[in-house]
Amino acid sequence: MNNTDILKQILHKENLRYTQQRQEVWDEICTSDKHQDAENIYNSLRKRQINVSRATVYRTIQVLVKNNLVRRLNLDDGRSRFENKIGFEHHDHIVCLNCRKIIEFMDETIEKRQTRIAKEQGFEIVRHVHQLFGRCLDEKCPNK
Amino acid sequence: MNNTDILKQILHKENLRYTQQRQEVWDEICTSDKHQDAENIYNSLRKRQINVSRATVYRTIQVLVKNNLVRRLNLDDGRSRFENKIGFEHHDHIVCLNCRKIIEFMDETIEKRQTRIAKEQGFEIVRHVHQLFGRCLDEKCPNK
DNA sequence: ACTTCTTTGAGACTCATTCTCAATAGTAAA
DNA sequence: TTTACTATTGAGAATGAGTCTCAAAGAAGT
Repeated sequence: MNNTDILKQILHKENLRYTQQRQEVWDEICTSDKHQDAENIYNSLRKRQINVSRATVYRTIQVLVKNNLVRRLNLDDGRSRFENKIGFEHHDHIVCLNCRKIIEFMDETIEKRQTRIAKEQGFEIVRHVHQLFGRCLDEKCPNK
Repeated sequence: MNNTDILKQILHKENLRYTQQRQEVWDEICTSDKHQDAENIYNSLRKRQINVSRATVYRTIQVLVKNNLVRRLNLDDGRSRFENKIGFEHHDHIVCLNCRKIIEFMDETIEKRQTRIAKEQGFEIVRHVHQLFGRCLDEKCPNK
């Protein structure tokens, strides 16, 4: 099933209509660089002559997040970023505090341990946030 | 060294004056329930007839966070929460999505693995966020 | 007390996001 | 293939946590 069909399916499930704007927002998130914020998505669409309003971008993202097509990332800088979940394995993030470079990581041992820890405390995990903030050794990083 | 002396020390280090308002904000964070937001702290102080403005609460918290007396928590609900770090071991959080109950956890294995993973990717970790969101089994939880 | 510098409080401002509502556009039935 | 109904959209207003401004009040040294 391709991305358009997935979108149509969840819109149908939510009793929402399939519209050009919703398709365009979803396309932008699927094809653009990862970890874009709403303003970026809005600007990219406008640059491509696509008529869409900020309100529609935000409203569409909400639907996509609710239905697990998109993950919302909160990287402690005051705005949400979004990444396509379809066709990508679960992962968490390492963020450089200097150059904002974002690296993905995934560790099966950590995943299992956090599930067990939560269960021991009487919780069933629905989602988790695991972010490592630090400084990278990238030559282009303004990290002295 | 008691909490007042710690405050005086960091204010001195930062070339800031020791004032009643700063002491009161720090006191409130030390003695109140954990994980209060700024508005809560402000209201608690006002209720106790303590004259302090919202601006001063926010400004004081910034100094406390910068100097590691206080940790800022972002629990994805749009406002920061704060906890006293003095005299408490490092820990992360499990949050109930229904009743907002917050449990602390700490796992040495996870801590070590995340440090190693970051190092392998060329990062030196400065801080991390690890939060497990789920549903608790508490009887009082409105979790059906 | 005088001078200088810092802090405070009130409210204006910011900025991401959400809301409002009139106009527009899907959709299903006729 | 138009009608009738309902959902969606866009523009801009509203929201809300947090920050900034600036005049008045307060500390600290001389």
